[in-house]
Amino acid sequence: MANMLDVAKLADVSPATVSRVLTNPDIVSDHTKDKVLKAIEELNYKPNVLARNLRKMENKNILVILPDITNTFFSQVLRGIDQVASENGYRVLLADTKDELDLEHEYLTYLDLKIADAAIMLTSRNVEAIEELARKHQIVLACEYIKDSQLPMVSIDNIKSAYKATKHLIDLGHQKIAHISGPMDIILNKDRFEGYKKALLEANLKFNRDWVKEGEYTVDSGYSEMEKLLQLSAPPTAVFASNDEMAIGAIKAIKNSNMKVPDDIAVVGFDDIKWASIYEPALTTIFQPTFEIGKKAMSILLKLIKEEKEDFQLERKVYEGELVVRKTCGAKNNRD
Amino acid sequence: MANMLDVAKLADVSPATVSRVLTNPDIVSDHTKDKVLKAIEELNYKPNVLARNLRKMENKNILVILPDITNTFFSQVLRGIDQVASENGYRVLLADTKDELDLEHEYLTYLDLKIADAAIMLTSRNVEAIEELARKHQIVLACEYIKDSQLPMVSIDNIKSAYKATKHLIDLGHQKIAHISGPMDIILNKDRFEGYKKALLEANLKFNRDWVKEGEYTVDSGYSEMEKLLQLSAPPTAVFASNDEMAIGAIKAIKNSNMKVPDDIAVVGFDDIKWASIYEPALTTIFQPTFEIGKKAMSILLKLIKEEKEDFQLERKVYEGELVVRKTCGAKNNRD
DNA sequence: TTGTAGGCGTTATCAT
DNA sequence: ATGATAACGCCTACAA
Repeated sequence: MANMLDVAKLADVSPATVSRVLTNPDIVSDHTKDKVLKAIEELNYKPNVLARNLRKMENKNILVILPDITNTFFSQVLRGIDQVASENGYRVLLADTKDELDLEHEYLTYLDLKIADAAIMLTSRNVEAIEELARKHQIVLACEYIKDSQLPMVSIDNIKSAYKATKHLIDLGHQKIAHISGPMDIILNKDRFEGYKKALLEANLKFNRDWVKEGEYTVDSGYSEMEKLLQLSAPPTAVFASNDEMAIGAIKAIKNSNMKVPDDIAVVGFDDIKWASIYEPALTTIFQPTFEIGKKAMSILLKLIKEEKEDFQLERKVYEGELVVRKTCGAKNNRD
Repeated sequence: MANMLDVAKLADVSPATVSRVLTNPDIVSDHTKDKVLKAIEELNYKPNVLARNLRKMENKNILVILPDITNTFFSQVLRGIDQVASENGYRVLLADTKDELDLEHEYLTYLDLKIADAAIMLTSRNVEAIEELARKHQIVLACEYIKDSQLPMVSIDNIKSAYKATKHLIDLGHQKIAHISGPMDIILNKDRFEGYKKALLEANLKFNRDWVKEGEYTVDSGYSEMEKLLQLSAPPTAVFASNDEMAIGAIKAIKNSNMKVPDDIAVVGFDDIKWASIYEPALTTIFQPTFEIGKKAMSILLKLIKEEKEDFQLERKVYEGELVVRKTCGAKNNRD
């Protein structure tokens, strides 16, 4: 395969000029540019990105570390990242941790190895490792974040959103509201739990520890946690689940007990994944602007890369989660 | 950041030896190895992959071109690819075409530019471009394939699978079976249509052009095509859809017409995506071994990379699609 | 506007 | 078993 020197010879110019035609055409005279372009064409020359990478000490790859590529929630974020990345000549290097801590750790080493120029983390469990790395590399956290950290971050206000979800149930007249949380080692779920409690407190409803169950983000876990809730001597009349999968699992458990949603028990989810509106009954849930989050995360990352700036405290964006009312919540009359 | 020369100096050896310790430790004596390792440790040296890439003229990136990252069907394939890739020191460079032909084309240029070493195509519309590229690069087609092409390929037998799906409906007593196809410019959908016709023919059922509608793979398109089917003077009693999304859209349309699935109309989907079993009624569909397909595609690609072989005609694998019977098909009594 | 030349950090070849 | 040296192909001062 022809290289730059071959092109230079054929066009009777120096390699430097060929390089200029490729990366900075404006500073080359039209005449030489034509010659070079012709030679490029004739030799079917393609620049060798590997060489360019070494020379420029960058490879335009953005590492995106995410916990589960199977989750459509993340694929929307990915789309947002990808869009802004492409527009700016960057590419996405996919790193699916499958929720394995070790993998997250391994992917993180890509930065030092220069396998990627910078990273967006959609999961962030290795807190110390990330903070350490962020001193030398550009890293943006999205969706998930690190408590008490000043790292650049994009997410929604989980506390407030969970509050909204719970408040919605309270406004509908529910007094016995359960919560199926996600794994509590993830800060998001702590926040959502907190928002739930806050709404309860504000409405002077008693907080019942029995009504809080910890699930694993899956339909199955939503199902089994709901089953436990139903077996309580005083079962709840409404449930707020920390994600849509678990909410749907809960609905299935309710149906399976010959009860109806929303007539007997109301359910609210979280995330508004694609299938939340397709499932029947269509799920009332909290919409996260996933595409926007992805775009914003990548935009911030670009800014960091360009400016090499240290004071990224300001590079944070918190969106509002929006309550999307569909069919899984009904009014509760006060008979019981 | 320290480089190999720094390490060499500190350890008092040549750079070549440091390189050997890193890539071929066995041929270095224990004593020198220790020295080098200690120096690496002390300097916190990390090899520069950019330099290695140039020198070896490869970057261990596998380009995976897929039509829609939002589709969980593909994310399972991705997982399979990723697993085998990781095990062999390769990484996945994600290329989501969003079904845009231009983007597919652009991503394909990555091969010549050496942005990726080889590619797996989960979509293949640019037929000539791909065949052309495959002469110089290693490319494996997965799921989708190219008609009359000898390129390495992994997929299921779509004709046979569609035949199975349709046959299932016939065996249940259905005689008026409609088909909602996917976009007909995709060979998969032609195949599935063919399997459908074959089953009809074999059972001496008449093929009715009015009962075949072309959808766009989405829930919404399944819904609207089904609505058209329901408005027919002689509506079908069963529908075979070319993917699960459309099947679910069809079910929604049926429900919306105050009819029941499977009592009034039976539905079969295709793919067995995650949500096929979660949706209610749980969808009867064709299971594709997506994870296996991904693994196999990557395995074949590795073989091609290693052997640089030309005769990849043999590198093809066709899996069986499996009918998964759930709740959307019922027996049709012969009253009507 | 264009050319010259050095070097990015590694690995492979050839000696020793 | 180890060292010296020459690439890999490109970009970018600096010089002309």
